[in-house]
Amino acid sequence: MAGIKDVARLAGVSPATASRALSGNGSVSARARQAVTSAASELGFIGSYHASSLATGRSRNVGVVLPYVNRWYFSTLLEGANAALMDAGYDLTLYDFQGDRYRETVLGDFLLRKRLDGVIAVSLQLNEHEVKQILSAGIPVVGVGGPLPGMATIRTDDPGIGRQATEHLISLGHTRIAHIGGEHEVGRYFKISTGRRVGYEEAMADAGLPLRDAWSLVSDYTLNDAYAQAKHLLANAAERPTAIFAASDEMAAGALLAARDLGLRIPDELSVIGVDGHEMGEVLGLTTIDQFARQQGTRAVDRLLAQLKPGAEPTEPADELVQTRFIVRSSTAAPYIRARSR
Amino acid sequence: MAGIKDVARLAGVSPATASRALSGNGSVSARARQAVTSAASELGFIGSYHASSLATGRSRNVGVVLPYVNRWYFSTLLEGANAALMDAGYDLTLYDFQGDRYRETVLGDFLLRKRLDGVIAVSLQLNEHEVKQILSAGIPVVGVGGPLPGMATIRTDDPGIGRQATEHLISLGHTRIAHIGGEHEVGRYFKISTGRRVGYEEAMADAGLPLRDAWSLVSDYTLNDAYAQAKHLLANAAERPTAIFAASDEMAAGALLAARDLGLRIPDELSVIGVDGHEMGEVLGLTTIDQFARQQGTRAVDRLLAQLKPGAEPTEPADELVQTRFIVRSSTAAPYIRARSR
DNA sequence: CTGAAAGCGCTAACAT
DNA sequence: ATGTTAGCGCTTTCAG
Repeated sequence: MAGIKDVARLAGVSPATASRALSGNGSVSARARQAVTSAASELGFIGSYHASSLATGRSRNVGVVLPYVNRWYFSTLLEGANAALMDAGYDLTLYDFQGDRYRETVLGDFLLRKRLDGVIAVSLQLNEHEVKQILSAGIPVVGVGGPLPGMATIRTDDPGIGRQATEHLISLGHTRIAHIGGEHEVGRYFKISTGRRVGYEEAMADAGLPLRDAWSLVSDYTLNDAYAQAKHLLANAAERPTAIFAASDEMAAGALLAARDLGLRIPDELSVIGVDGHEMGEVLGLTTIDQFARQQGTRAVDRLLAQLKPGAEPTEPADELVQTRFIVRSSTAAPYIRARSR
Repeated sequence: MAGIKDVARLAGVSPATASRALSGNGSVSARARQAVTSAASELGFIGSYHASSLATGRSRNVGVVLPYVNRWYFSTLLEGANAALMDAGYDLTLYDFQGDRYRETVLGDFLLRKRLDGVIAVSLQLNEHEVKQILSAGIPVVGVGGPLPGMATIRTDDPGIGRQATEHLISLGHTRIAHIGGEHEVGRYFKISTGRRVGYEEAMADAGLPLRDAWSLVSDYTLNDAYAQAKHLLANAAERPTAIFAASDEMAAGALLAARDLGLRIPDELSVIGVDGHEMGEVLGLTTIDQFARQQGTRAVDRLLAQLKPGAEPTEPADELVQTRFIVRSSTAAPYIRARSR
């Protein structure tokens, strides 16, 4: 393994100059730079990551913390973050809580080992102690989707999304509208968009429409669970809503499949709207609100790296809203019964 | 930031003893160990990752290289690998090629920085030069699903899977069987289970059944693309196959949705079988061959960590086949036409 | 069992 | 612009 000393010797300069030439920090004559780079490539020199991290205190490595890698929103956001980090020459260390299985481990042991320049925390709910612990460890953090007091965050306007989706259905003439969303309280762990449910409830109330307990479903955000819940919801013709607003596209897909299995025609007998912009929605004809998950990832990285730039500390930990886009497809339309009775 | 010297001082021992007590390497008196541990916790001491990595040459960090994080197989495998690594106290550095966008960057710059104890490479096709480069860097590698000559690998028996799926359809009485699978040649980058296509072709040939070019579809493994291809395939009633074997569940789902949109009844007018064990298959009633993606991830980690144990070098780089399980659901049955004509 | 001392490989003052 | 010198914080021979 060739070290920087070998490179320096071969180039006929000191290790310090070799380091400067290779890193671009400090000024080096063109001649020396040339000699160093060619010596380096001749020896196949690759700098030791740990040695340089130890010396500089920075590791060009950021951690991404999330609850489930294999769910669409998280893996798509992760892909975006990965791309932005690659482009900037950073490594990405992944911490997948797998629900809350590894939550304590990650927060306690891993995150604090001074090996990360920063952290992107997705849908993570921290208690006061944890916030204090991380802030006092001096690790820059950007939170996505989760409310992290005192930290920079980016998130969607969930009540706004819930309201927009619901109002879309109302404007089509629906009055019997159900919602499938996240849990009201997910312990102290993750806060998954109960904001969307709030928006739904507000829009219904504003329109003077009834909220029924039976139409307010709590799911774990998986397609399968939403399928089961929707099937139960839709089974009874008398109690059946004419529209469903699902808090994610995967759940909306579950509802769509349940409706199909019950022989209900979409959108005549049931309208369905989701949230995400999942590619699958194209094929399903799913009306949705795209939340640009990939861009959330790249944006989070951009903000984190901005914090890491030398002399960029004093920025206020701002809370940034990300853009969304309404995409109308064929899964939503005016309710059939109403059209008929006209 | 308390360092190990501070701990040592507080405990009234030397840094060397403190290090031994904390790491468990070398022998330390019970008294000293006690003094050190309590001093450490009193100071909230957390060892510096880079310093210890530099000194020991090991980083408790493994890299996972894969082509697409946000595809089911990869993210599920990743979840398994993450769990196994967490349990063993290792960090996971993620390298997502995003197709081949970051392939060169990762292989050239990132992997060789001596910061990883080992690498798990999923569906990665390396050329000779690259294999040599990595082996000579001395990084232990476990390959999953990709043929990596000279390296330890674990993979499914893809021709066997293709054969089993096809024979299932044949045994039900199908003779007009189409296949949707990966590309024949994906450049020098990834080799995605063309083995399944081989198994399909062999099974058809063995049964004396015709192979038609129009029934051998090449897809990019996404639901949307498979949907489009299946729709085209199924549009012409005269040329229509009675069964489709898709090389993944997501593609099978695409075929299912295409069939539905064409008004074809499943399984009467079309049987569909996939590969994966995707959760979505439960709701779709999809017959499939489960390849236990999550376990592939944990198994890969187990084998890699075994290589990393001190004094475990001399193991042959074995090629290990992983188990699969056939799951029959409602998407496959005897062809309708045949049943009628009996 | 314990301490002293010499690094791991690179970088950042500080001189020149 | 370049070289010299001191570390970064921990681990590990080597003595004792």
